Amino acid sequence: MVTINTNTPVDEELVKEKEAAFAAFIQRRGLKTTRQRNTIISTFFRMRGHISVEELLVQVKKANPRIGYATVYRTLHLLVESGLVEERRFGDGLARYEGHSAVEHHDHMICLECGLISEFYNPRLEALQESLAEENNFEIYRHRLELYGVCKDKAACEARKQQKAARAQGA
Amino acid sequence: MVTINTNTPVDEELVKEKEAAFAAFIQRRGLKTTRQRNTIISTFFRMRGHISVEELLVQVKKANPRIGYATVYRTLHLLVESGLVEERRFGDGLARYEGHSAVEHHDHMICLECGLISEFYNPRLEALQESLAEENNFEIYRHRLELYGVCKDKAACEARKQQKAARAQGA
DNA sequence: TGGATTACGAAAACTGTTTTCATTATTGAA
DNA sequence: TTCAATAATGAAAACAGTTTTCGTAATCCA
Repeated sequence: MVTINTNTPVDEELVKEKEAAFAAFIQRRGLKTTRQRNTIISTFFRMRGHISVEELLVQVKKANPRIGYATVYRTLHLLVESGLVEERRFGDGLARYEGHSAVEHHDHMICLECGLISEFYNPRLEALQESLAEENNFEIYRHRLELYGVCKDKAACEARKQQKAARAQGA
Repeated sequence: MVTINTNTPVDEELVKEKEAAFAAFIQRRGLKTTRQRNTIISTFFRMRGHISVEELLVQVKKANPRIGYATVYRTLHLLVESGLVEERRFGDGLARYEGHSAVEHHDHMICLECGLISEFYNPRLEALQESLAEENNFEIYRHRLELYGVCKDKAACEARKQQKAARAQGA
């Protein structure tokens, strides 16, 4: 299994590339480059993990408090349309957006205690799915696999939980 | 792979069993048996597939037009709490409920053309997931796997699509 | 630099779901 | 049975997350 490390610092090179790709998309579509969109995407691409609109808005407001959530929503839709970002839903009712990923496709493990979302990729799993689809006369475009459970490392899990509670307190 | 057949008629015996199980649950909880709840659950258990609140309400209203959606929502929650029904979300924003299933756990294949939702189960897939979780020091409580794509049998797929369109027209 | 066009922000609208509240039904005990 | 006590109902309001509207402001190309 490939477990995807999400604790390394964000690669500035890659961010710049993504920003350029988005700028190209905007141009191709005949849309306009705006200060707000730039703020939103550069904030987004420098954040890690599975980001909710709320979380993004908080960061964006630090750079420019006048930016409203309508613009954040609109920009996220554009990011999704551009193919640079994926929208995901993990059943808590809110959309989460994901931009940086070491590998293209991956699945998720979600800890129900501390909320940690780990990414992983396994070719055997992919192959097995393909063969099942084949058997069923079905052609897969995409799939979603989520494992819900708990971390076995209780100490680390508890620490994350505390940290999360503290952050919620502060907000 | 086990592909689960969802075209066989609903087994009356099984429905009666589920109704009895729900009645027992109601009693155990100290809740009351009502005409509305009986209508809703017996309608639900006689429907097949992955039923949305809307779809259920339509059927329920045929038996008793005075039943409102608040009661349908409330009853579905009770069904979920009783363990007789599972709630699922396939990303179109609405909850779907599933009561009858030949096997306990199963995964889904969803056709993006005709909307067909097929259920399947494969022990190798389950085992592989367990081993991946093990590797990652994670304990799985439950999981969700959904394959999105299209039916390879274009004729059957198209027929279902037509049928669906006709039904939407009629409603 | 002008003028067409697109984007913005605030607020209203929307969707699916949950809650409230006054009224009605069910229940177990007398 | 009848009587409270309690739970359930239905209509409407509230709710959360998201999308749309609308008047104003910014962008961009000629």
